[in-house]
Amino acid sequence: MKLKEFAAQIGLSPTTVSRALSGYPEVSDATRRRVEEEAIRLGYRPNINAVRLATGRAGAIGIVMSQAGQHQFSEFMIGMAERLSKNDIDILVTPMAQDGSRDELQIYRRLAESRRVDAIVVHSPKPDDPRIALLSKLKMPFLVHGRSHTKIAHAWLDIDNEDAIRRATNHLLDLGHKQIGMLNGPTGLTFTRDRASGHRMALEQRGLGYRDDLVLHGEFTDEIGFRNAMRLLSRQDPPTAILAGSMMTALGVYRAARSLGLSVGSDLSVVAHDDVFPFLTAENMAPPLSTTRSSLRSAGGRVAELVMRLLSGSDASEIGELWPTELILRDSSRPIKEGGKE
Amino acid sequence: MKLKEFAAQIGLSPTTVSRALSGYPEVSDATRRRVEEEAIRLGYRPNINAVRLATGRAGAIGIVMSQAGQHQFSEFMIGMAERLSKNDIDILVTPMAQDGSRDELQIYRRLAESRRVDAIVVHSPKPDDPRIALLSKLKMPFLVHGRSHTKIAHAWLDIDNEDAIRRATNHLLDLGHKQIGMLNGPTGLTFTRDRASGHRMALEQRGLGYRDDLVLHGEFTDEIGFRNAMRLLSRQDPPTAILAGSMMTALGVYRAARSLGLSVGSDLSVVAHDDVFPFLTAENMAPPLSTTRSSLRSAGGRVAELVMRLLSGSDASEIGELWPTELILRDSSRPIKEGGKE
DNA sequence: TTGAAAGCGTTACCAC
DNA sequence: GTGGTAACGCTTTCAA
Repeated sequence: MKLKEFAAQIGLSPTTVSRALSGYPEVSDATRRRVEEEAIRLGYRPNINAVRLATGRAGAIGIVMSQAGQHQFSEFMIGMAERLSKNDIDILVTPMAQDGSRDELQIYRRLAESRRVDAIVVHSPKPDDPRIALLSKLKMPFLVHGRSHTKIAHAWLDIDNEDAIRRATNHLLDLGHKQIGMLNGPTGLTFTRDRASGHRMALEQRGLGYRDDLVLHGEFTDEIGFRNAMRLLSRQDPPTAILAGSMMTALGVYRAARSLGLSVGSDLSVVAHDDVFPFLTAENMAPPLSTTRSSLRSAGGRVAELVMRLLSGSDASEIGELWPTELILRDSSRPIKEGGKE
Repeated sequence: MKLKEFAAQIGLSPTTVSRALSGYPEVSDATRRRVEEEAIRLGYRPNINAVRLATGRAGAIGIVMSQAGQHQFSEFMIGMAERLSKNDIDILVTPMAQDGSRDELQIYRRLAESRRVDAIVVHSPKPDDPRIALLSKLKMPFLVHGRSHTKIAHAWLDIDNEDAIRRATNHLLDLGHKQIGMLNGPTGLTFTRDRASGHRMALEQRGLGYRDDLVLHGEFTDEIGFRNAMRLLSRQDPPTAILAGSMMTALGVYRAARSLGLSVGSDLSVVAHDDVFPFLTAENMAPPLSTTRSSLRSAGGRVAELVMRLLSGSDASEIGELWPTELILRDSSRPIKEGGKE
């Protein structure tokens, strides 16, 4: 059923019907109610493509899905999708086949130029991210999940990585650990830098130095977590505690500890960052894992809200939120053993 | 830049340009080449919403994202997205907040009626799935990832769950295991039924019976895997081998074994189904995990192709593919220990 | 092989 | 508060 037919059937003009259904103020309450009821009764639904053509809005928000961090991705996207569906806005997912950074920019360019989306969510930013420059130049509204340090104003939402790791490090220092290993994210990303910075702050506050040799970098997978933990724990002078960048990393760390005959908790303390996945929970690990926690799903929902705010005219420079994290102590972090190793 | 301007600039009619860019046969090769080059040079791109309005196509395929199995979901979606992006088709993700089955149907109904998608991918089907009846009634093209046993013809792609588990069970029987536990999926789903059936086939072929008390059901999470494995392993007469439904389930099984002081491989054999995730690999587990393997990402890509075939007029009843799985033996499945327990 | 013009189903500007 | 009508930017029939 088309607008014209529907309007004719209920004896109103297409204009009025359109206005009633779109919530314009100039329609009388009685008319609006009647139109809404009749629309349901007669099964009228506006053609979404016609609406989009007429309004010039795409009705969708774009997000580029990278191979790395995909388990995080889906959790974040659920959060976005839940929020956006209330406003009838779609999520358009674009995959990134290769990870050459030139290709990556091309994908963003195409997405922006095709005008299939009203805004784009950028994730895992670098301190001076070329995607931000590009989207800004193309005048495509965007929001950064994370932060960048470019001069270009941009809307963003980030968790306080620096504070999270600072507190986690402090916690381990309080327990008496002096040699703390850290499995950080890939070099070059803002959050990796922020976490390093938080770690450094905590150490220096106690008169200890940041130890380049105890901080390893890599993606947040079980495998890389394992390998890097093995490297740390096979040292002459191994750390007595490890900060793991993610739950997957922590799985690898637990495995490494076991394979070396170390007991997590008593021989090796572990604290990880937990994005809160329904399929893998810190509490269920053996032993239960101490974490810095922040819900990726909630972040996704909030990002969706902020993007909509952006689209309704807010200035990008006015949008920026730093979320605190929780530090949750469980059984994987314990006071250092007296008497050293063996 | 609009079609009209662009056409004027290169001295052709909008009609010809449209045809050239859309690959219609009646345009001369020389003209087409020229139009294509100029489009790139001048940066002309058709307005996607206008195209969609004019053609009546939504240019998107819908998929409903359930909370359960979300780590599988994103892997499957990457596969779809990679394939669809070549044809400029979007994926529209709709979240499912609650999991009441009435709500679920409503979501599919809304998605279908809104005409925002040209087709819908249905996953985790039941033997007689109401979503199939609904979409069929609404005349919305759809493809089932998995299978159903309803009379309604439907396009589908599934992996051979029955054969996979039959072979995995045979493998364990060959190793001398007589008591085999199984952590299957949620009851009521087709694949759960198929896996049970494969398990039964293998057992009965050796004159053994299917043991209801050794087969537990639940979603594929680490936590449920752990709990169910604990239940099995705490029996008076515990199984010497366990079939785990997924990698996450296997994580839970390994954990359960460890917490009971059992060594996976020598004390307890484990075989799991592996959907091939980049962030968690069977080979890296300790010990390396024997698996039945089938790439969820490849399946997503193929589903995308089949959906496009469906949209270009193929009959749903002609589309159906059963994919074999690989059985990969690693170190988690070994001959049963002589001499029984202790 | 190319072009003119009539849709596609809305929205939004102007009148009333 | 309501209605007429010109966009929105493309595709597709029909004619040349």
